[in-house]
Amino acid sequence: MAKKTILVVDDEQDLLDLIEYNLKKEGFKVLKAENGQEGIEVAKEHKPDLVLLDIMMPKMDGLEAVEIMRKDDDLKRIPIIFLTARSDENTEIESLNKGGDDFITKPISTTKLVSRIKAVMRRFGEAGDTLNKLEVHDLEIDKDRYIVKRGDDEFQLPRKEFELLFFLASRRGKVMDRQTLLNKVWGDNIYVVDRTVDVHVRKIREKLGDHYIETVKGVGYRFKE
Amino acid sequence: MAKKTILVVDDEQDLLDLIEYNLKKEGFKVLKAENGQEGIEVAKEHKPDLVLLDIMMPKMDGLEAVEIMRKDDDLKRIPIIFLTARSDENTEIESLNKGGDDFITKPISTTKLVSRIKAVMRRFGEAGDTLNKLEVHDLEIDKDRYIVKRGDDEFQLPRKEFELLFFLASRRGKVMDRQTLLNKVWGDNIYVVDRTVDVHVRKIREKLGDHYIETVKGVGYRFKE
DNA sequence: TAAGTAGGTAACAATTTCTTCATTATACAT
DNA sequence: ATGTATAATGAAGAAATTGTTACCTACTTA
Repeated sequence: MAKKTILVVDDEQDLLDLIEYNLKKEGFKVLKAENGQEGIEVAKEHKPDLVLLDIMMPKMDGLEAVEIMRKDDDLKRIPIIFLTARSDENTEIESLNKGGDDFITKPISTTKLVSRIKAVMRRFGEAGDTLNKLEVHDLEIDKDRYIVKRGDDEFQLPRKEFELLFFLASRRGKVMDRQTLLNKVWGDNIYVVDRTVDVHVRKIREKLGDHYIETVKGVGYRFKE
Repeated sequence: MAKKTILVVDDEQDLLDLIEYNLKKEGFKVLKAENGQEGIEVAKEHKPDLVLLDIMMPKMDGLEAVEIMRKDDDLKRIPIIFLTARSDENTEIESLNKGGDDFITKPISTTKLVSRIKAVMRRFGEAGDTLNKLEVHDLEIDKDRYIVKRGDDEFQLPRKEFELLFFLASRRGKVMDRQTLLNKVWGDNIYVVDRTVDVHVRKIREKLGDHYIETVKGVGYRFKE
């Protein structure tokens, strides 16, 4: 599965760095922001998979930020874990009612933080609004079944071909360069020659016809709009 | 759907009553127990659909109770949500690792409690564990009797083989990877090599023919649509 | 206790998939 | 139109994955 992105919002720079260090070590991608307002901007731009949100911050505090996020269609389904120094019951209840998904009091142990994050992600992940079925042109690309259908024909593509097709198709119209494709489909620390992508594209075309994936010379490939 | 039963295990009588009140209001049937040992007895007798389990309790604490439940064939697939007091960090981590399906820290808002319960149930419910008799293709897979029929032929598969077949068949078409199969069929914190799945698949194919379970290389297995 | 059953592991053979590389074709700029 | 960079193609070998068999252990039953 692709690397999960976590946005950490806290005004204490030191804590921010510490958390970043630990989360990266666990294989997460980390974004940072120093107050609620900035946090929301970053969230809007990058759509993280989870937000760690400090409650007490200058400019815009965590509770306000949540309220805004929960009203935003793009952000309202992102899970939020609160961080706070106060271990004060009222705040806790309040924050959970406002729509937080969990609550952690500082000081924070790394292990605890990570297990909480994983637990919350699992909770959301399985409720799942991950899109596993694409319908584009006359194709139906079903990731649950690892099958591509066109009318009554079914194509069983090998894994890499399927995943490449799925990735391109889920970003219809957008040109993806080879390196990006390798990173997203093959994985981040894999080393293969980027021409490998060409070969897989060719195989997909061989099976499905060459009118789905377009070549953009000098740039990469694109799934036809 | 029939009324779902929830077993609540906690040594604080007040909290027990409060939770009972709220869950009943939501239409659940509620069972109560005051310690782990009692909890397990009740669970064995009534097979609840979900267990809410306090971690700190006299006699037998929640962690012990889970370990026992996860080893009991009748109980190991019942979802468990832990209740923990905020103060106790270490047990929290431990509980996640022991294979709870969620955890909730006290105090918690009622709404949150109910929505978590529903979420976990949905997660497990989708599995179609309610249905005990599947008819797929020319097979009739009967979980009450652990027997597979095809026409007049009856096949008596060993337990694991049967459960694997049943699980795959109840998710017809969907590719399941080995790890998921192990988690769902063998149990959450069982340690076996994932290739074990292959061997069981082979045995099933040997008995029923190899046109039911399909291999998706690099991904997992799938029951033929 | 022996024999039988079930479940798990390990080894290696069989197969499929992936990657690379050399060659040929194509698009694009000048 | 021509040269150059880039992509398509074909084919071989490497790598990865699965199938298959044999064997081990634990447990049950005669």
